[in-house]
Amino acid sequence: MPDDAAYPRLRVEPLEVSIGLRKQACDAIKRAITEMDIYRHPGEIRLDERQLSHDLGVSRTPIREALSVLEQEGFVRTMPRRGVTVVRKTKREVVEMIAVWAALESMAARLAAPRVAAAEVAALRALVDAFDDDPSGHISEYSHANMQFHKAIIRMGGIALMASLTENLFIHMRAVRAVTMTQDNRAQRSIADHRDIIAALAAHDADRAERLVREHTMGLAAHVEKFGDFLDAPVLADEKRRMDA
Amino acid sequence: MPDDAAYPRLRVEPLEVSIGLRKQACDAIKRAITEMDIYRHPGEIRLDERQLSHDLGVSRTPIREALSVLEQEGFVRTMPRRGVTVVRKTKREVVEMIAVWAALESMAARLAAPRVAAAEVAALRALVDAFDDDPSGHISEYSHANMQFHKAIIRMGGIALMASLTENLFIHMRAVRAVTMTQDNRAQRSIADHRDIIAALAAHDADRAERLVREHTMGLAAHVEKFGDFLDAPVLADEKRRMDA
DNA sequence: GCCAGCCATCTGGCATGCCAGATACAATAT
DNA sequence: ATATTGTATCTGGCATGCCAGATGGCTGGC
Repeated sequence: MPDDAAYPRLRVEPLEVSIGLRKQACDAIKRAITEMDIYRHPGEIRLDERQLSHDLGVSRTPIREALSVLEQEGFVRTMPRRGVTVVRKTKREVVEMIAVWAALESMAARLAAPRVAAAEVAALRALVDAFDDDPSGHISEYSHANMQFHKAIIRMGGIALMASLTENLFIHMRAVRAVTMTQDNRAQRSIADHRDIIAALAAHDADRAERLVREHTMGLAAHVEKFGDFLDAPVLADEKRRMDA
Repeated sequence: MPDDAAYPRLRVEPLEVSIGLRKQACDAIKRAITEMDIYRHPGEIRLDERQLSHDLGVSRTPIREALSVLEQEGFVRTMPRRGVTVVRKTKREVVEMIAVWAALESMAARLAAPRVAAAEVAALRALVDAFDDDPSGHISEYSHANMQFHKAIIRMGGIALMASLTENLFIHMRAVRAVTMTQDNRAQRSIADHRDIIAALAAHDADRAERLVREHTMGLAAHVEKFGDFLDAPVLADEKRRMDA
């Protein structure tokens, strides 16, 4: 088995054997859920195994497994013999997600501070400098850059598990962010906070970086706590009837 | 529909319709994995859908769904057409889990400190006073009480999401804890740390409680980083052969 | 007109069967 | 004897079918 053979060998990837229908279905459904602004939709959003299996062109089995995964990730909820519905996070749940996020990212910042490289600082700065103190009108782009900023800090912490844990948290909050961002000049204040965080990281000040990240994110939690009632509000005809029963 | 009827009504639960074979299978397999000390076992531990379905007396479908859940929770790993195996966490992964745990519990301590009740402090004290500075010989019981202590702090933080996230982390570390606990007098030092943490909580000192919890848990992380090589060690015949290929 | 009870139908849970990828072993050629 | 290749078999992926619980509308009795 000469790996340094005289004649060249084709360099091919191990090839991903179609990646499995389960994961494909899972991704497809997750994207569909993410793209639909679930907090605008009034009634409960139901998913039908048979419908999905027909639309995606596969049998019910991979669909069921995909839904099972999505249920664990908190995107859907299945009531036995009653159907599968897209979950709408309550205000309470959103606040909790933000608190968890704050805990993880602040720890990541603490771990990153002592050994952050100049290039990483520059990358962070680029993310905030792109919006020169005026993110109004570019809310969508800024929201994306904002997420990239926080993801970058978590990555810099060096704990891969944090990245995978926060992945779904960010997806869940996508819809929430879009709303809160426009309220109370949060976007502009956010930029100022980010600059402070970058400064603390550049100075390798772990305590300060940790505190700033925590206060910044917990500030969002407090904001949602105050103004996030729209999350619980959409108790409309269909759901109200069920609550009365 | 008089809900204040004169004659008393039986107060019965909505009844869990057999809880579903999927969850039952999931719990059964998870418990089996947890109870087996996977780090003592040398070779890779394989699970066979058909074998499990026969042993548990159900068909393969609920087994597959259960395994799918367990895979997401990080207990097993399934290689397409190659089989399902129990995962053995690497040292790196264990250290990361501890770091995440530290992040969450320290945040929980911070949130709990300002509003912790005397009764809760007493409950914590009871957990550490049960082992009067001498946990030697009661390692198993102390390990359990230790876990209860940390779970209690997380619960006191009031973020339910933290409790559910750390649930699986603690299960994963069960086997690791049993080993590290006996090394380096960690158990006794642990008790001292716990007393300090309780004092900080009782004094409603959020900053101090946060720091003590974080340093205590990150200390475990550092310890595993130093002495946890046994986690990666068991690369035996079967796996070695595969690595060479 | 109203309400209870019945039934058509919808929906997910589970069982089963087939298929293709992967592996191990043996047979064969060199 | 060794390397290669053919094959039996193991294992998970997927499709399909049946079943029971849940729902909602319809009908008959009051």
